[in-house]
Amino acid sequence: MKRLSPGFCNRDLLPVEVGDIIHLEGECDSDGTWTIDGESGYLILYPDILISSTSIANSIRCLRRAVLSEKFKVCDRGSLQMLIGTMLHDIFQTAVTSGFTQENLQEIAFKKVHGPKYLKEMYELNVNQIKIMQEIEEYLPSFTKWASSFLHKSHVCQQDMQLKLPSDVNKEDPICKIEVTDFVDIEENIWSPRYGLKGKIDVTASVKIHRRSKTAFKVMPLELKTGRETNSIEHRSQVVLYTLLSQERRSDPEAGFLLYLKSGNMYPVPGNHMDRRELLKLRNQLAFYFVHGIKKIGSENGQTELSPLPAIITDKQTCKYCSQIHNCALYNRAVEQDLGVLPPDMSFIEMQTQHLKPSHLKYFGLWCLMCSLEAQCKEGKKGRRNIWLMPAAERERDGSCVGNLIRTGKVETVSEGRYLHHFQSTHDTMPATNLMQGDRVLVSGQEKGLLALSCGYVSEVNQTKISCLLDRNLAKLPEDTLFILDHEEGIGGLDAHLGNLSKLMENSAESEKLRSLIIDFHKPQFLQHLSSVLPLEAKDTVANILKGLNKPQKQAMKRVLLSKDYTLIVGMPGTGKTTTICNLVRILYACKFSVLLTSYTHSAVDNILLKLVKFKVGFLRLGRSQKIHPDIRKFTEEEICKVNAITSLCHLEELYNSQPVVATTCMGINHPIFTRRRFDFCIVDEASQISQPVCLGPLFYASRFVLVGDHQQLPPLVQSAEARDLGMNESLFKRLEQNKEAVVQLTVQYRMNSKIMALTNKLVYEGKLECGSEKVGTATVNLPNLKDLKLKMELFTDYSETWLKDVLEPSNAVCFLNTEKVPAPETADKGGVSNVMEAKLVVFLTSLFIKAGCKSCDVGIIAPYRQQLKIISELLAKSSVSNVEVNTVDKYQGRDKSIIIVSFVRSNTDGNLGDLLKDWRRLNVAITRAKHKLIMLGCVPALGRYLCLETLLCYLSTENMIFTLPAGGHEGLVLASSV
DNA sequence: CAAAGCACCCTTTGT
Repeated sequence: MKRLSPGFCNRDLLPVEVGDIIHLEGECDSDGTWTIDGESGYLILYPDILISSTSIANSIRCLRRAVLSEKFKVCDRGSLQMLIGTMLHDIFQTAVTSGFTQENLQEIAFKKVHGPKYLKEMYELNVNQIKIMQEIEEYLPSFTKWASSFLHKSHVCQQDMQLKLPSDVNKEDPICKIEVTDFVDIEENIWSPRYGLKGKIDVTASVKIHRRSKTAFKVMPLELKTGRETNSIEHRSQVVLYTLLSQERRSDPEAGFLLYLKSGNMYPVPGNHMDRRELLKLRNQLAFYFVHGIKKIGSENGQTELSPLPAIITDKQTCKYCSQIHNCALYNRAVEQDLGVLPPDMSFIEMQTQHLKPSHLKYFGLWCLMCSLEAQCKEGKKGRRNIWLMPAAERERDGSCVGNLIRTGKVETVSEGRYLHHFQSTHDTMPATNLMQGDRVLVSGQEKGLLALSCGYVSEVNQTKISCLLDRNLAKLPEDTLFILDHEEGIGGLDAHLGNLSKLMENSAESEKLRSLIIDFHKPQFLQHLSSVLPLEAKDTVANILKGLNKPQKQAMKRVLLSKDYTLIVGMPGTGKTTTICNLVRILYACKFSVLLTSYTHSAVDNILLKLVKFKVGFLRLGRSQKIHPDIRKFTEEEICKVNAITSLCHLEELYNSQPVVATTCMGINHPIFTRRRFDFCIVDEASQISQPVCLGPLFYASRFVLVGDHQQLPPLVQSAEARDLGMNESLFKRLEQNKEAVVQLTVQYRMNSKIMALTNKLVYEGKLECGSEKVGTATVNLPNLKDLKLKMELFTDYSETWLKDVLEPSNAVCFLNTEKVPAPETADKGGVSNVMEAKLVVFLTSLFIKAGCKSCDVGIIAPYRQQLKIISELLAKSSVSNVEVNTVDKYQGRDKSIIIVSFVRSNTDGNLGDLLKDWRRLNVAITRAKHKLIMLGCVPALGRYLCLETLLCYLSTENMIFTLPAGGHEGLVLASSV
């Protein structure tokens, strides 16, 4: 691999820039000159960007469309022809193992059409199974015809074929007959960092090429096509690319075949060097656009802007059927025209975008830019290229991979395309790994050339074994094959963002309404009287539910019922957000409204559902089973389909329409149900933590929405500082909050006692928060053995540590332990920032509270840094304390414990405390998790350098809640902990 | 200077 140096820059051939990474293949002189010409050699630009063969084939007609399809993936919708195509592929591939007789093909076809596999797609297209079967049956005779001419020595009666292989000597006779002797693989998945390509080969076959002079054997790719028999450049190109991909696994096949399933005709496609090179040049152009989607303007720390895409083509015929036409026009209008790039034909741009106002285009452009910045930032941190660039041992150390595995036991076929595999380490025990149940994994062979054999999900990990549900059956590989499992974190992960943004710009009633509310801030409308929405028969039920609620909660319910557009519910800490949402759903359900219930995380969705279950509100839960709470799984589509053996379209439709309440995550909205169902209300929980484009997703499917959150708690996480500065971490909740009439605040809280509550009231909520009852306000920690403990401590030590008494005292609900004099400095290593002394103190206090009679599950430890959590967990394990939850601030949001110990970690003299502690919202979350006792540890003068912490410390000091630990005071702890 | 979450992916066909 070479880094391009100045001077090597031929813009006619390839759009490269200084600094771009290339891979060269071919002849190299002693003076370092590479020869790449019509005979040999390739140049691959950014070989670590793997581009699919279909993308490249698609870019032949229009490069711009191929780039757009990559950005706006979700915008490409399916069609009936596509579904038939996929099914015919599947049928052919199944016949490969069971035979091509008409009877067998009929049987396979019937099973596929009436099986569960394609039901969702049929639902989406709203076609019936009988029609699909008819279409498919037309093809089957050609399957048999193909088999009889090309399989098993039947080539004798076959017509001659012309095939000239690149390696053939000049005068070799191109006339030949082809015999397929064996099927090596189907849907073989290949990633090639050598050519920068990826793809799946329909059929990999062993082929005998019979010629008059001699017979040749080759393993070749076979590409199936169900459409019109065009033998077009697009089709042939795909085959040529597969001949390149094949080289990752075996020697150059030199050619492949195009098989048209409608006629049974098969055409040879040689992989000539010039064709390959032309296609790789096309690939390089795509790679260039993928890498250079944005560029810095001005000098060093200048701003970034979006780059123009490949030019708009002038061939109207091609545009007529383009699935990206909307995004093509939109991007030109919103982005390129500002850069001075004008289209060849203004009228089509006009037509596609005339419904959009300048404000809409501006919003679209800005969010595209922010998403690109964030994608680039993420890509730089952990691209999937590490899988082939980083040695396995190094990845293993990070915990993102497990190597040296061999397959054990049998491969179980769970359903079509899902195979359960078990792996064992060749070492005695499984190495430590971050891989968890439900994680997406990529399986490769340890040997070079076996990259990306299959992918799937982890179904179980323990000390000795790891089990995965994979998309391919690996039993065919030799038994001693060594495997590596890599955590597949996905690339960028901003597909949903861009898809939703594009949808927001569509010319539809739903999109127009959302644009006016969200972009143009149109005032949300409300009805005047409840009687107009409340059906008579629901009145009693609703009144009953309302009876159990506090005032602001009742207020919230009314607001939602009266809303015509949206409502924002501010759920301050401990105010019963989940209960409120649960009651809201009950009320809407009673009023016969349909509800789409969503949140960012699976666990938040399930928390509400777990409450809802008790009230006999029926719902359908969508999403991957493994990520869903075990008690909720029986309400998932997957489970219901399995239990009821649903294999017909009308039963599936019935299921999809069976419940007025549908629950899923914001990202789960690509489910086929949303192509046809609409809802009266959409509720989004955790809304203040979701970025705008993602939050938008579910809103398209409902006529009104309710966002629940609290923007005083953590905002959406944005890694790119530039994107953050442009406003990417502003949630939709925050954006809409300026419309005060839509906001209701839940101010009555049931979590914290009054002293803990006072803290956040002072810091954040301006005294709005109040305790739900006298009991809540005066509650203290329950330490039944405290007296005993105190006595023992006085016996064994001189118990001069008065601060210890103070900290243990239940009535001191809030304590800040100042480590200034101890001292307790921070340390930083590659794992992150930590503070060992603070960790020791935390563990000491924890065990003391447990000795005083507190249950370990009632204690929670919070730190902003993972490294600190690691050290604390290790120390806890050593002192055999278990069941104490140790977690980051971010993970504790939405939860509580009786006692919370916060370790602030940062303690230095150079003034830099990092970004994490700067955010007052993170601080707010940290100090509002404790019900009865909040203990904070940190160095007062160091922390005081940040404004939000200074404000906190100032207040604590006036309330006499700061206890300065004596110098070397920690030494006594060893003694004390032996008590 | 490091916080967390979600996501199936590559294909299928039409000029």
